[in-house]
Amino acid sequence: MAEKQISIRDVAALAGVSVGSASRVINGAANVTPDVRERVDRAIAALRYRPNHAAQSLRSRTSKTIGCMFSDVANPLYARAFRALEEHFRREGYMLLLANGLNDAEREIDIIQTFQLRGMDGVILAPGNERHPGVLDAVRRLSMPAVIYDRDLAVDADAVLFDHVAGVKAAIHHLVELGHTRIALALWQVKSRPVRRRIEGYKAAFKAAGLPVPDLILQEPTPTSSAFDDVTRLLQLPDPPTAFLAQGTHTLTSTLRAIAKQGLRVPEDVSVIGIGDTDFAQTYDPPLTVLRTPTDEVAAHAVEMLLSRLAAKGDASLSPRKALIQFDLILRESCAPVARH
Amino acid sequence: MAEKQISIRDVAALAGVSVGSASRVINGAANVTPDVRERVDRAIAALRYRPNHAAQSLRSRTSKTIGCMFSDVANPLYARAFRALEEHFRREGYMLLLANGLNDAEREIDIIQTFQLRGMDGVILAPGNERHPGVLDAVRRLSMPAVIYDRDLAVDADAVLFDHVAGVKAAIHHLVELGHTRIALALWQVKSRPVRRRIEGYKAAFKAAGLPVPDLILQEPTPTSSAFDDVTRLLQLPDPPTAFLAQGTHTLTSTLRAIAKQGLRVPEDVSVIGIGDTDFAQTYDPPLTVLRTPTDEVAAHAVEMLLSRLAAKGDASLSPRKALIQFDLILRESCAPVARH
DNA sequence: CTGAAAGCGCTAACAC
DNA sequence: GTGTTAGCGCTTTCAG
Repeated sequence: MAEKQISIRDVAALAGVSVGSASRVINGAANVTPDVRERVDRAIAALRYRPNHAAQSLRSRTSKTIGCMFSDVANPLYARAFRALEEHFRREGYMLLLANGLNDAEREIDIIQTFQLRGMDGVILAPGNERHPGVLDAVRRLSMPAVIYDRDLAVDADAVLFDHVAGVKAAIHHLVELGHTRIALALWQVKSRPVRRRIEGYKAAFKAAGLPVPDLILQEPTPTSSAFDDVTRLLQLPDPPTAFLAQGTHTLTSTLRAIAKQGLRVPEDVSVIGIGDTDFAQTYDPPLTVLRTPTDEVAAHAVEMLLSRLAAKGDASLSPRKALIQFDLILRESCAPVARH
Repeated sequence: MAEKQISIRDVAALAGVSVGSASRVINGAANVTPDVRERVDRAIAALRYRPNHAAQSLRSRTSKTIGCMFSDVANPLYARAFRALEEHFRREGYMLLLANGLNDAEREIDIIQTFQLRGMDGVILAPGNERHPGVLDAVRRLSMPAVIYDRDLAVDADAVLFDHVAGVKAAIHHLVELGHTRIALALWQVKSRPVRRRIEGYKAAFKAAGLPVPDLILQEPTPTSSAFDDVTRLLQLPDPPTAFLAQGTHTLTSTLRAIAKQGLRVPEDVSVIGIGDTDFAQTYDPPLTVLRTPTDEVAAHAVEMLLSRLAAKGDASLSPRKALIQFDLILRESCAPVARH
């Protein structure tokens, strides 16, 4: 267990070279004689030498670590995002520190500060509190590159943003084409970028279609409440919605339950489109039409943004870049022409 | 942005004390005069000083970081486990490095070695490959305390293990009490501890009840296949199962879909118990009876094990401890007495 | 291309 | 109780 740590000195000694040369070999520097390189490599293997990460960090001022803060990985959409990010960063030798902000401003501030403190090489942030002065301040104070993940944060940082407006418009358009006009939008309580933009897209879609915007936007009143009651109420209206656009996992599930409970069928009686693709949406009966975010593309963007800034050594001349990611409307079997009766 | 880094030297200088004293104040050492403490604190505040984490790690040989390797955070059960672990470790000032092993041995080995390399203070591991020599070797080589998360690994490490046998027995017992004997068990493909133990518990339960063990264990053949076809086949048998015990998220979902597709109702025609509690199980119609693991208790155990070893400074005299965690059978509405016809 | 030497910022002995 | 000092293990000038 406690075999004393082998240092680069031991390697250099065994290889009969200087510490400097050993370091060059380890870091794959160009100017090294094949002979030296081989002797060092042999010594490394013989001693089972592994460089000390803390020392490398201290000296080189890079930690090869990226900090990620999402609201909650228990949300499958964030879990997927994390997976994709991990995949890309792994290839470049980075590891990920993950922290859940839980939409709690104090906690978010604390996490951001800790990332700073621990010298992350970069961070990916999705704070729930987009206008909280403390959060903004913490982000602004960051000395490493940051990528904001689908949030409207008034800071000078790169961002990957989903084009919710276009996505929702496409979904509504699809439903309108099928003859629907009474289309409800079921959202989660929190009023962060995704929710705000979806509402915006919803209104824009109806205007674009020359239709009045229906009063059918649902927002769950508390974090623990579900859309179930609201959807039920809507369905009992004299002129009930014939289609639903429902976000996420929890809201979508509640919406579907409420529909089933009213004895209505999808898609014969009610059409449904989910926002965000999950196992659930794919395996539901019927499989659900959804707006899907290209997880891998998103991760690729975020990683590229971070790495290029890292390569630029913090050269502040690069102005902030925003990647606007489009949703794909994945047609499955949960939408049908409106039933006229 | 690039305000030059403030060091403990600057703090000491401003406070008019030595770096040693400054360090003591920062680390909350006992023997410091209130006067010195105050001056240092004031200097820290004035300079907005933040200690350099890499330097602290290098010198103190602790990183205040825990490595977590699960199969896949996209599995909501692991996501919850992570959340709970984060909660406990946060309080103690630790952050978590998360990596997904994806049941790939090479990847798992690489992750474990990286944890070692980066000097994690402790690790929590759930490798999918429990008997892979390389994985075992990597775990054995670890110089920091490890907690094995519900895996049967032949290593000298602490472990948190779920009592699947007792859990499944309780579930089967419940169904037997309701008159069921044709009870199927739907599992995922991978043959790691949870799956093996559940099969064991299944058989034990029938033996304990004095009943023959039915030939109704389903294992999905490939990672991408679903239990759907197998469940469908079973339901079309002349003597179909009247109850299902289905694990996880994916398997459970497929099982329910197959049941619905056959025009059968839960619980009137078929009773269902899930293994693992999720939003899905709670919001399904009807809400599902499940075997639930006390996530928070599990995390508390794991954290306690790790921290106590850390406190013992690697004193190897503590023999490995195993915590056996019991499932709770949460009764909801998916089980009913067997329908006799 | 290689070696020597100077620290990165901090903590932990050890004197005082 | 406080100051001094010696490194932790590594990378990175800077000579040669």
